Amino acid sequence: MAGKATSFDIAQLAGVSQPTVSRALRGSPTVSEQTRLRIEAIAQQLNYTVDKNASNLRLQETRTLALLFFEDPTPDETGINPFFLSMLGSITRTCAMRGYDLLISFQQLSANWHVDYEDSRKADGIILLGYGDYELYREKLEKLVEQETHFVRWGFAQEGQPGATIGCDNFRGGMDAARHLMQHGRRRLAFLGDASSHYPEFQDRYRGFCEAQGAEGILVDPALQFDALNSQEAGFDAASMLVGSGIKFDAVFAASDTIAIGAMKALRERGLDIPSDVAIVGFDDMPAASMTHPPLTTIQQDYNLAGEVLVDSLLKQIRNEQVSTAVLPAKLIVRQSCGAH
Amino acid sequence: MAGKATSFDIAQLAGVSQPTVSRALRGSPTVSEQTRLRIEAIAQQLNYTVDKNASNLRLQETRTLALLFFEDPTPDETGINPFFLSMLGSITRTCAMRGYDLLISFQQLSANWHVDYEDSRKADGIILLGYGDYELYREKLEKLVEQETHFVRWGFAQEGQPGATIGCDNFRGGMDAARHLMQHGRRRLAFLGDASSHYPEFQDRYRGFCEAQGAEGILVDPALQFDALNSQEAGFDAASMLVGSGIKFDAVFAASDTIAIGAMKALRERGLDIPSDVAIVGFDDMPAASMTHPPLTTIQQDYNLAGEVLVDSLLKQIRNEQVSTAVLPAKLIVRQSCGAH
DNA sequence: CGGGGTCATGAATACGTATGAATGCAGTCA
DNA sequence: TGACTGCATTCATACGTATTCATGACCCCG
Repeated sequence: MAGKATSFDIAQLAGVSQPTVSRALRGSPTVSEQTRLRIEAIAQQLNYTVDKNASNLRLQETRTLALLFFEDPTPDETGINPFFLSMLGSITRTCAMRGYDLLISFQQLSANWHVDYEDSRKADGIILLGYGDYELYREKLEKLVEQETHFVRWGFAQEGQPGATIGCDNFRGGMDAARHLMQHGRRRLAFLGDASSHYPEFQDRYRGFCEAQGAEGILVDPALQFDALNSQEAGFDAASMLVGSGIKFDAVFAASDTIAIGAMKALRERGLDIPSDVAIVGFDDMPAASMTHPPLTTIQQDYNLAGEVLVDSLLKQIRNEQVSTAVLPAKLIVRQSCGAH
Repeated sequence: MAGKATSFDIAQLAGVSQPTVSRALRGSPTVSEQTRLRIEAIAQQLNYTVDKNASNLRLQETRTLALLFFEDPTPDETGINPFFLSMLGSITRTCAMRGYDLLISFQQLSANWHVDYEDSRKADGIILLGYGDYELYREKLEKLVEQETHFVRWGFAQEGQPGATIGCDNFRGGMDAARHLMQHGRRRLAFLGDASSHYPEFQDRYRGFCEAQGAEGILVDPALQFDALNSQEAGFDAASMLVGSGIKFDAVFAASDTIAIGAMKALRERGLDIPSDVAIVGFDDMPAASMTHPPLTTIQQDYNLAGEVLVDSLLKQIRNEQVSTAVLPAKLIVRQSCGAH
């Protein structure tokens, strides 16, 4: 047999028409038990599988979701942010459980991704993943809404944003970090992380961090905030500047574990002990966090839950059910870098 | 306009026939400049994109690759092996650069994945990723070859295997690990890692490890090998048994970084210092390896290169070029856990 | 014995695109 | 003028599946 078997080939061998084959294999009750079994046997023997393209074309659905990954603003060539990578794993698994395929694609924020996926019927819906300045792609999101494309976004959730967004409670996470440090007697808390627009999540973490201190009557010193993009190098540099500035501090809250890891290295190289001289708390709970020395206290984003919620919200939308923006809890994971033990 | 725009809609607006639209948008030289521009303008205005299903059906190609992920034999629910996750990142990026989409799917080794992807024309070729006993799926690979499905596999490369396999030089990696330890005066080298069939790669690493010792006149003591699946817990347990057995040893070669990390924890809890009492070398160079304390000396598998080679071999195959099994170099990364510094 | 009903199947068609073959049209040259 | 050329476009069709509608066989009952 040249090429792949089609439903016509089966029909011919079974002595029936092609529609009967289609019906039989989809389990239509209008086809008799007897012929169904015969057709199924032949199909199996020919290694027949439904041609997805033809089927999708006919049915106008793909049972596929697209995951669009935005390149990190960090000009870091070593790969994808580990946190998102973990999330990707969980999304993949959830899709598998729900019977959907997952199409993955790597995108520049600036590219034309917003017209490409659902329109071209490669997927029934889109998941958007990645850091990035929201204003840079607000227009594209609005276009997606206008086109009635199904999509969910992971990230900073804000009132009035187009479409559904799932994010973690960055504000509360920031509060928890600051509170925890204060509970253990720290008073001069530094923040390492970009507070400008590259990472809206980071801003939110910083706001929570400040709020918690304010509640304790501490006036946050802006000189204790140092910009850092999301990389170990940036964390290292920011911590170096912090030490170099001569400002007094006894704790560091890093906007991500990646930054925290870089910062720990810098602090240690300057002869500071963690946690006795400086307590440190990160954010994300990426796999490497428990491997650092000392193990990193951090705010956990539950990527397994996040992946599930993203996929399920999207599927709801596809079924035309109402979907709302959701904020997932962030959880303090106490290890040793904060000096709590 | 109800629903998405089709080439017929454009044709009508432009006052031409549908085939002309198709040709114009594909850049056929038989369409006059003037009409092409007109058609392009209308297409843009309507947000038109080619329906991939229809197009694929017609062209019989998808410009999509499928990545099949095998569930790790480890009953570890926390997710996908970090090394493969890194590889996934690199494959995603390479596909993007080559203009292909990537379809990801999570599979049980035992499932019917071998008839599903290329046959159903969801993809032009398949990448197989994951540990696993080769014999468990040899039949399926043979079937793939028989069906003339394009595929590449990551893993242990062996003569006479069906299809193309890309792997890293596990044997040499094992040799290098043993040599390095011996060069620093260690003589009683233990191996932690399953030497049975779950991970053929591990076996190969163990063989190289033994070979190198043999070359130095050391007779390898089988009592120094302890089984461990690929998880931190297994590494912890194996190292505990090693210490508990009372056998003398001054170094550990772990079959993976994950195992090494678990083992380091166990060794330290038993009061052994790394590296002064026990030197340790891992395998993979996963992102967490440089974060451990002390930083883990390991054998690096270059996942960026690996992803590229996998994708490119597959694309070659799709273009009907000959593809051969390839072995990528493994590189010793010296940090501090081996006592070399 | 014929009308009505049930059941299994076949015929016709649509999904949207891409391409070989056919057509029409203008211009060229003998 | 008429055959020929080259070009731009249209016609017809195929890719493989799934569904609506039509058909025919069979049975039941009056």
